[in-house]
Amino acid sequence: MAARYQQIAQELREAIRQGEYAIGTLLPSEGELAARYAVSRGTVRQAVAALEQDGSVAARQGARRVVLGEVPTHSFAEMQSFSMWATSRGHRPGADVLSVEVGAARQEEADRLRVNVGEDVLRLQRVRTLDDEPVMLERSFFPGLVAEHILAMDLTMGSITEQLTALGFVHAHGDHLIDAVSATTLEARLLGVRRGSPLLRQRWLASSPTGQPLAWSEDSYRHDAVIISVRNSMSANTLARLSGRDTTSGSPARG
Amino acid sequence: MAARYQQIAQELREAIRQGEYAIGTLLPSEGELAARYAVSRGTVRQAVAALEQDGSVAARQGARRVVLGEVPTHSFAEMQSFSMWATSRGHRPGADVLSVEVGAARQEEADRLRVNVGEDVLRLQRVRTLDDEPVMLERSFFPGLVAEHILAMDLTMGSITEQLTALGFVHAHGDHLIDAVSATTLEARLLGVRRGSPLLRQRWLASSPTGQPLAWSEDSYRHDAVIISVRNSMSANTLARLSGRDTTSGSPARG
DNA sequence: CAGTGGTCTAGACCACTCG
DNA sequence: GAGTGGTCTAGACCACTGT
Repeated sequence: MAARYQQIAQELREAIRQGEYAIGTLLPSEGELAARYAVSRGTVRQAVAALEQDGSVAARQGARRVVLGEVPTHSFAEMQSFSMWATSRGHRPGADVLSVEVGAARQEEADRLRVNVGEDVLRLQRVRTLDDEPVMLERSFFPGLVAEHILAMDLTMGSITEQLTALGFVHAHGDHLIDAVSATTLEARLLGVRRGSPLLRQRWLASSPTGQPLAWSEDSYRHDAVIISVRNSMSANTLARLSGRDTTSGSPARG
Repeated sequence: MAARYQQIAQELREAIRQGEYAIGTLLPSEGELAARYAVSRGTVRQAVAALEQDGSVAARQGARRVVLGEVPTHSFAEMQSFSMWATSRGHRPGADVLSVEVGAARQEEADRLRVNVGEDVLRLQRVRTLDDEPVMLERSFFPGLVAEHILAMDLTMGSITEQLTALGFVHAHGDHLIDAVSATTLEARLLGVRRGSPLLRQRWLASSPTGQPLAWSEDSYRHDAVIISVRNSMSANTLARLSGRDTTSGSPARG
């Protein structure tokens, strides 16, 4: 089913996990791997490129690749969906709907979702829970394109992202802005924390394979509920540090 | 100097920035680009792969690539160094040294920096300023390997990262843990905010091309000073959401 | 210096999108 | 069905690492 290079990449990941290639040791050369798997060197390079992307091996021209270590695998879908994330970690996700409405897009919503001002957008506010404990306040905005489908869903459980995917609206890209904010009186009450308590805010735009925005959301987490992990490297950096004053009300990369 | 595919990638980025390829439109096919630049299709694929990595174009099998938009370019070095970041944004970076000491590694430090308990580590605490205004509190830890070099530096200005690089200690990988915390009384005083005020905390490990840890740092930013931006996609995800209680005192991916 | 990864070529076939 | 991107091959040369 999967491509040969993906199979090889998976076998190498497994071998690292099993300790067959210990941390700090060298991977076999491309030539050796090509012979072992009976593929061309190009295919081997595709496989090891995937591991470099993961961050589990490092390459330097002229020297064999170094095994950096096993990397906790998080699927893209898990990052986009609170429900899938919670479930995969053994928790029971839930949602209390605070409000849901369809209305005319305001300027900022239009910018984010790349629709025209005045077109229909769906606004949804929910308190998200883990094992019935409130941990996150979610303010989501959807373009008219997907609004009717969402209105037909049970919003108190299950993943909107997952259900949209089943309908053919695949989430392929994500842009995230992460900062810290103070809980307002309302937010504090909904999350069961004190007013002014720190919240980790993650504002993100999800888009389809063609770049069409599918959802914009502002998620404010209780500071003790979540930590965000990011890996980067010289050859693959998608991480940036923005000035607070410049961009607090600005747009994300593709907003 | 640079590889041909990198030159082509740069020209394509420039063309997108100039609006030659508008957002939402299609990129020329690989064949057309190969003819235009007089290179093989393989080289074109390396070039457009770089743009996909940036997140500025999206690929789907069977259809031409879609232009997603111009992406703000942040070098890896800019992410690793407060000084370089500040300078590139037109601000004047500074540092007040609170303490600097060499001591025997405790368990947690040893785990992070991959040294043995009891070996020398360098501990450094600084208040980082932007145009003389305090914005970040930094607690850094360095392995003995680089300690003597750092002790010889002027720690009130300039970039440790940059100076280490000049000495051959290249920062090639980064692991970041991002969360929100409350300012303690001390932190509040040093940063000029109220006690309990939200801080955006970024804990990160930098390692060399061979995976050798070079620095571990806990950086706590005034919440109004910084926003972190991350992009990910189905094909390239380095972003994860961790449970707060599980990992508050835990290690990063390769810690 | 030998070994290894980085780049590039030319050609082939398959899987998918779209009119 | 034509066009396009995804995969794979076989071979070549260069740049760099390590001894």
